[in-house]
Amino acid sequence: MTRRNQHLTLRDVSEASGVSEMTVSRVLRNRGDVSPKTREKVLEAARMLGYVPNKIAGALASNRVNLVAVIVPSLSNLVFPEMLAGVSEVLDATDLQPVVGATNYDPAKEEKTLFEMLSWRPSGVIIAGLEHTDASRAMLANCGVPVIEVMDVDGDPVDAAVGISHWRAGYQVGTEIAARGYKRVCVLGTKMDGDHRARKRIEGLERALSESGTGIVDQMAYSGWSGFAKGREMTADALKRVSDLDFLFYTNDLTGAGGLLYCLEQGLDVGGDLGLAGFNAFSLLDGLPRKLATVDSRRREAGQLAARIITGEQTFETEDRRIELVPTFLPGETMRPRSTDQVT
Amino acid sequence: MTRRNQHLTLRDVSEASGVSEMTVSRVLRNRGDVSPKTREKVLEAARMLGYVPNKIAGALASNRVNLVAVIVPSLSNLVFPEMLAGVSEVLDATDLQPVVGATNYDPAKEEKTLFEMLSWRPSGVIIAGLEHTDASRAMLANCGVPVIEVMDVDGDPVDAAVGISHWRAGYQVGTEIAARGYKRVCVLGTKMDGDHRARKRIEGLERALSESGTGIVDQMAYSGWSGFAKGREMTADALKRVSDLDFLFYTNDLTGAGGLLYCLEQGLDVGGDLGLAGFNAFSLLDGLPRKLATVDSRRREAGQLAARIITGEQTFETEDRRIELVPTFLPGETMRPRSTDQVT
DNA sequence: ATGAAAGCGCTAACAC
DNA sequence: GTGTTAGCGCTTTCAT
Repeated sequence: MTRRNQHLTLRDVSEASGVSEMTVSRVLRNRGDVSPKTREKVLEAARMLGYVPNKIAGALASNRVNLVAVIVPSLSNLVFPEMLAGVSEVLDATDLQPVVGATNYDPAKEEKTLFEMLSWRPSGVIIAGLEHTDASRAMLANCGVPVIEVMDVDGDPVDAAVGISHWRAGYQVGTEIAARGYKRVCVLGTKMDGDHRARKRIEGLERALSESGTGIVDQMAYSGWSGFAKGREMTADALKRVSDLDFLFYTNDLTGAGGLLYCLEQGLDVGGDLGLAGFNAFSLLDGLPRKLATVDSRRREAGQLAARIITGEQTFETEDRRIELVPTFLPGETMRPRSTDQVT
Repeated sequence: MTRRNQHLTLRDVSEASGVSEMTVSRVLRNRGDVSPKTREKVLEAARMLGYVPNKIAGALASNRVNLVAVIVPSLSNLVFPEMLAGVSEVLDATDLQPVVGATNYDPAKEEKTLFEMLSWRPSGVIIAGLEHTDASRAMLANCGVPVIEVMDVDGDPVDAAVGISHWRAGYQVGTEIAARGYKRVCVLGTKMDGDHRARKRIEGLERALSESGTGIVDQMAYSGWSGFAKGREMTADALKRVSDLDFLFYTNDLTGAGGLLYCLEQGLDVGGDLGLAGFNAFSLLDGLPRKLATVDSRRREAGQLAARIITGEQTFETEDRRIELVPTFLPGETMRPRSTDQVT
């Protein structure tokens, strides 16, 4: 019981191999010149003992941390794991490691998580969205490492931003709806203060519709979990409450899919008199009875680019450190053809 | 330019507040008695300066790290975020923080991730599954903190395990299938060496069926992404390749849902002559045209309990540090009633 | 190619 | 209630 804790230290490896701590350190980090012989001895000793280096001490001494903080509202909404997959893909080729924190769409929790993560002095921060508390923005501005706000570019980034414009994505959907002659549009979203991206989509949609002389006829927001069931409920309610609706826009593919299933069961003319569209283009939904109109929000690419900014592979030439990705509108089979495409 | 890096230190706060570093440290950690006056001064100074403590130094000095390593195969398969949600729920009430790593179902990557995470000296490890490389097991056995293997109990845990028995879950489904008079069962899974839980479910199913005098007639495994489309394809193939199938077991609800949609479109007698079942009970799928038979794998509870073992709220009385959760079989509407329930 | 000494920013332990 | 001292396990720097 002479040891303060149960972990092995460099010193143990040093003693076991008969090589100085310093040289052991060099071997274990592949730094500096070490003779193959010494190298072998050290590696053997480390392996035998089961030595696991103490990154805490290493980080303190070297002032270098190979962690990248990634902060997202939720892991249960697939868009975030998908963005994360993009981040991992890129970081896997480096010695950087993502560390994920979830905020439950709560700005206060975001602030806390951010503080917590920054106190580990990560080499970069990737954070979803552009809306943060003042304190969070201050921390991000002063943390001294690259900060990439992802999945949205509608606003002023603290440092850099990568993602689509949800406002413009909504606007585009609105344009497509109008171009196809739909007049009475209902928006079905989930009630979630923290979901700024959904709000921006709706605002863009509204603008496009009003520019084309129509507007949003009704809007419903339900709280709780997004899923098929919620989509069904909302759809049934909407169709009952408002007469003559001819288009339903769901802020999310999952509720959209539920609505689609409901409308098909009701025998409604989906893709004809009644149009439907969701958002996000979840590939797991490929294979619905009818392909739902949607928009690919390019979250994986956003994650990749954010990671590349941190690794330095991606740079900016201008003052404006934003990369706006272009969302792809996918009409699927739930909207009638554009009027100009129609045969007369 | 006298400072080595751009971060503020305790010393800066100490100087700004005219209080010793030690007392500043006490205030910032709420430890020991500090007069309200001093306390206020320190907090004010820290806030003004925007001080973010350096946990690296703190952890090194105190030999305490408030991180819990959570290692999962993937974040894109919803079962893992759901388990994680259970972990977070419990840890949120403490000062512990989950740190998530994904392995892509690759034992070598798992080993690497584990090594990386252990080198940060976390206060506990939660890791999915009981199958690991020898080196991983050795690291887990020697890391000196609680190790909880979650979402499976079919095997020998290094330290503790929480989850359902996938073998028994499969066995139960098999029993239900047999009890309902289905005779020609096909299993549709995804080809994934690392998915031991799916394998165990199939083995349990097979046993139950063979005990009831039948067996698995055919088995298909497709690689790639689980989703509706995959379920459709596999289902179409299976029904074409093998004649007289009367039951399809999907190792996963998503492919199951795709299969369900396909079968309904084909006008097959789903829930009657043709039975279907998935696995996991994803609530986002509530609202399919017909409720798919499935099994709740209780991953959220597994996460909660694992976290409670680490916090010390959950303890064991016996030698066997395993908690076996009981999966709930949900017959849904895609299996005919048990023969004994049938009206004659 | 290898080693010795200093110190990273904080906290434990002890003094006052 | 507050301050002082030593040192956590590594890496940096400089010497050899």
